Amino acid sequence: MAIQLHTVLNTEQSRAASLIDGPVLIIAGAGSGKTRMICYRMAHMLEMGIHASEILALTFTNKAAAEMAMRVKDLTQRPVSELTASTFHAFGLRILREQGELLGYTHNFTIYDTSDCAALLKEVLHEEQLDPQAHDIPAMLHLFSNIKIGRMAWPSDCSAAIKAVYDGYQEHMKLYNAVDFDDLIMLPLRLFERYPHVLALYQKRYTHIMVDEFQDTSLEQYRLVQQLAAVHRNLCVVGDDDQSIYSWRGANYQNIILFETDFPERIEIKLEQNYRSTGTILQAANTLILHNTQRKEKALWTDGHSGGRITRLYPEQEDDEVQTIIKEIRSVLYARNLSYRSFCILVRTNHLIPAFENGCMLEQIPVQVSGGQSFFERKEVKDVIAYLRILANPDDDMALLRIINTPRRKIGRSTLAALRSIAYQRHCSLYSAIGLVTQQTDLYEHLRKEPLKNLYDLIETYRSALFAAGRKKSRVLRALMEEIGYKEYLAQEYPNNDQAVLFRYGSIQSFIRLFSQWEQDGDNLSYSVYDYLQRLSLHSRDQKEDGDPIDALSIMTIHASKGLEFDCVFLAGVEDHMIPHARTIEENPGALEEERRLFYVAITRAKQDLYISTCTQRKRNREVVPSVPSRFLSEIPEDLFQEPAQDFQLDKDETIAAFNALKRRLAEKESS
DNA sequence: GCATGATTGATTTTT
DNA sequence: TCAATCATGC
Repeated sequence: MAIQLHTVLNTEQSRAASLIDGPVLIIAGAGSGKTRMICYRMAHMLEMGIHASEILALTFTNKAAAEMAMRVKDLTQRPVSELTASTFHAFGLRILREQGELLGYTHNFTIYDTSDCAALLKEVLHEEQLDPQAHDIPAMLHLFSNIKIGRMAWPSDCSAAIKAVYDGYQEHMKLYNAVDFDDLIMLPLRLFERYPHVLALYQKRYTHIMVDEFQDTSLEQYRLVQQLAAVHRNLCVVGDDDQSIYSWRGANYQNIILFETDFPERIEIKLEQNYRSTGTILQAANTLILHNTQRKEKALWTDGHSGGRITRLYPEQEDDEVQTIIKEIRSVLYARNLSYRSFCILVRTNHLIPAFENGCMLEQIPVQVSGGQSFFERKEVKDVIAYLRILANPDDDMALLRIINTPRRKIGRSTLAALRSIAYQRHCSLYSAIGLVTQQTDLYEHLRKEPLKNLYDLIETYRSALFAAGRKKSRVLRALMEEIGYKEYLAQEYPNNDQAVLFRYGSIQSFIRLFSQWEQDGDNLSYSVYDYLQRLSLHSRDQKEDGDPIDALSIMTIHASKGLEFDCVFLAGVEDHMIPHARTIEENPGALEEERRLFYVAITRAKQDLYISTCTQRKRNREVVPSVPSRFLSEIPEDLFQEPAQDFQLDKDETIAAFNALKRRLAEKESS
């Protein structure tokens, strides 16, 4: 059955969805039904006879990509396994898997995440006789990233030593057969540049390309799609310059201008009608964003209600803020008969999250936290992953360093130093150095070879076992964890804390279970360890694996909330050093506009009610200092705000109403 | 030479 | 609050 676009979409949306040939630029404001439109557009393409394998849809997060594929499937009632809906990084990975050998990468390459890169950088600093503590590692990584991607030239005051560190870093990556996130974009670009036939292959394969969240693409990401679309010119980009919040990661909303130059025949469509929020919330968002100077003109409007005012809360301190917000959520929940999933607490920085998480746990409120420390970032989980990594790619030094003495196997500082210097001289990985040391009986006699040999044999044994295991690799991993006595190691690390030991070993078991589920999944045509590990490094910060929707209150950073919506949104910590973030604007005063966009994104997540909480004082570096409200609040008209109700006591009628609502909910639960 | 316990220092956002 | 580093003991 054909989809009648104009019956399900508004005029602009329908126009955007039906223009499938030629370049199209869609400026889509927050809550303008952008995702819906994109999905209809893809469904329309399929109906027009374009094959799913010819469509490439790129987005920013794995979650968004997965959702897109699912919605298209629902709309068309067809399988979408051949549709490519992925993040830029996952797409880059795919190209590299298919063609990376041309650049000298073997199929078992490892993807280094930020913490791996930081660890490597420290290693290289040591190697170059520099003190890692004297250097700002994240800042250096950021600089290296800019250099690598060609966004920046070396600053004139940059020492030769730093440049040597950069070279060392690059050399090590190649030696380990490892790539970082930048490489996932840059290496495909290099492939296209050096091997025009490879570019032609992909140009032919993907005849229709769409990019969502275009304002968050980097220059390099744009170049990637621009090249792919250069011949057929069927490129549709969708974005909102007001929601560009990733410039620190290279996002450049001026790509919109580049697109306009590269595709002068483009058609431009603006989606400004908002289907999400009340008039009050939109008015707040519109007036706030007007303070930014560089933007495409647009204003959100709604034909719905103006809704209630924005409530401001003034708790005294963090713990007070947690209590105040939880109390408010409870009372709104019962008064309005909502469920927890209608609520969201948004914060600027990750470290505010645990306080809310714990507070909710104590109050028995189910929570869903994204951001913060994820399952895959727990120490013990990283340890198992490191074991798996070293089996997959023994040259992965960062993985080896993680497990070389975990559990303790009497390989200490001086042995390690010796190994490092051998690896350095021989231009080989640490693992090769270990192999060398253990095999040369007459050399390196001052080293304690026994533990090294044991480790080397262990890895070799399990390596061959792993590759002989087919779809039963998780058993090999489980056996390995048992053989090395990881549980005993935990017991030793956390003496007289059995709970911690159980909890942490539980994580290990959960991880092995996840791995096992993945490899047994019949839909997985490729079930190699490399696939799993590479997937893991791109997905690790995502939501939990199983998608059963639980009714829980969401807690997350503003960045993580992009694209989501909630009935009631609580913005916590809206203070002048948090948002705008003091350190951010100190480093780069121009970032003020981005902080404002961030606040704009936060406000526009709310459908019905918006609460803004500002503590009067906050703990900073163990000292309690007074906090003042964010300057952005003064950019929103006063009359859109209301002060909180005098106290949170419900009056008699409200109490009865709440009680009845509760009864109703219980009855509903019973019957379902 | 390695393991262990004490001290210190540090916190923006994420693929 | 937690992790990485340092100094000391075995």
